Amino acid sequence: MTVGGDTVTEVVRLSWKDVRDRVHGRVLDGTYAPGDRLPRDEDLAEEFGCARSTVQRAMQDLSLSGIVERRRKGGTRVRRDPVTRATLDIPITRNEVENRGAVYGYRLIGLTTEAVPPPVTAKFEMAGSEEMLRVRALHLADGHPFVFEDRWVSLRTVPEILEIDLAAQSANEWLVRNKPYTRCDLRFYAMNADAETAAILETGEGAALMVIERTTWIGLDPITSVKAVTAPGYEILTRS
Amino acid sequence: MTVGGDTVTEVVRLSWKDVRDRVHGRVLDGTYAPGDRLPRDEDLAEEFGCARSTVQRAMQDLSLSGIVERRRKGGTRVRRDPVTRATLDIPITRNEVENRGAVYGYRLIGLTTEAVPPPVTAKFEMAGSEEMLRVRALHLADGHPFVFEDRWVSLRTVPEILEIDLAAQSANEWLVRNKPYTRCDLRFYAMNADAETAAILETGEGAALMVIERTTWIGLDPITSVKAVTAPGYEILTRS
DNA sequence: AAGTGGTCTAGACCACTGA
DNA sequence: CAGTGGTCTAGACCACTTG
Repeated sequence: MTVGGDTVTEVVRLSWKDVRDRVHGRVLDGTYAPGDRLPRDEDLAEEFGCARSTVQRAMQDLSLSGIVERRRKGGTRVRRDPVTRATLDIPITRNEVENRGAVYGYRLIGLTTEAVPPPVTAKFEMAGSEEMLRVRALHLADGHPFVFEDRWVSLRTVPEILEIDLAAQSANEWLVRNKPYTRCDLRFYAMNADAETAAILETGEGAALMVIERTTWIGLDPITSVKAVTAPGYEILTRS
Repeated sequence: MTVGGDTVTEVVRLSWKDVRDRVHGRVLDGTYAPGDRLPRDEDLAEEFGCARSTVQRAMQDLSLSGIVERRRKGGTRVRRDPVTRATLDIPITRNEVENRGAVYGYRLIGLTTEAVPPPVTAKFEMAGSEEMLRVRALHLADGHPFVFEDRWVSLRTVPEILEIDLAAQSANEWLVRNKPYTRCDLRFYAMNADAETAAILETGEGAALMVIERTTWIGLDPITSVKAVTAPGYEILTRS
């Protein structure tokens, strides 16, 4: 170490983010190529002059980001197929409307008990069919249609739903606030508005609409499956 | 501790997942209501009989899941607005096609250098305009149109792109494999096919199509912005 | 200024899983 | 069965942020 000289060798304390970025840099510049096995955490720790747990923290992050894959005994490898990984937040529809500075509105359209049709049993991955509560409702923003939801709620898993006044409170809101889930499948696609949907959303037949389908379970028991058809112009953004 | 008796008090070793689940349970059953402040990590550690770092690991996970919010000095609080948080993987288009068991194909449609129009400068959050490489290309699955991409690549940030044979290798593939980014914005929406897009994707005018827009930067420098229009029937699924 | 979460360390043991 | 990642601990210090 030379103070006032040219090179100053300093004992730098590396944070786990530093380690992550340096390892990531090596993946990007080809030092570690796709499919390659990286050194063991312990060796990296020695190289970087930090504790193994610091390397572990860094590698955990790279693993979560989809950069590397880790296995006990198998070691750490650079993923062969790079992916863009993003996190999506889907809020309660009321909050989504209010966050846009609009006034939230809600209208119950239909409430029936029906046997679940095959397309929905498939989403739940159920063997046979059963009776479920079907809730059809419209969410509004400043009085304009915003999202139309067609929802099935399992009466076996969530019998309490029958005691909720679904004309006053949306099933969306009640379920998200009261029924935790352990599994959630999401599906996004575009569809042309059919006559009925167009009428409900006050748009033209054939308009391109974004659809969000969400199915949740608690353990293996189905909770709800909802097809939310959004009004034209709806966008999904990933959080920064 | 009574072996062979009724109650056996065992010194159980809690894992961070156990701690996470127990705290999560308290959020769900209302012990900790939305907006409430939770006990400090240290107090929870004492209560659960584990190290503070174990509680820290658990809370970090709950924080990532959007269940609680943590701030130094401010403590840990239950989020007021529950969200459904999901992780999306967007693979390279080639892999997406091949993972469906189809044969991947690629066709370069247009390659020009143009001044970036306002809608695209907005996506990049650029002050003025500049010349960029515009690449228009079609990805095919088993010979059928799969995704049409209209892409802008910054010649200032990525001059090497000019040396790549974009008729042989898609910009998608080359960029994902070679140009790391530090920021990625994603946007999804539905649009009706216009005449040109319908022709390219071999579908009818007005068909509902899912659009994926992705813009990436390295630091503050723009890399690329792409509008990927998918063929009818395209879906986005969250990984389990 | 003080309280609380964030990180680092060194060491130990556990739990997968590939050879 | 042996190698590697995963987790836990106890303690220390740091960094942010709020009262």
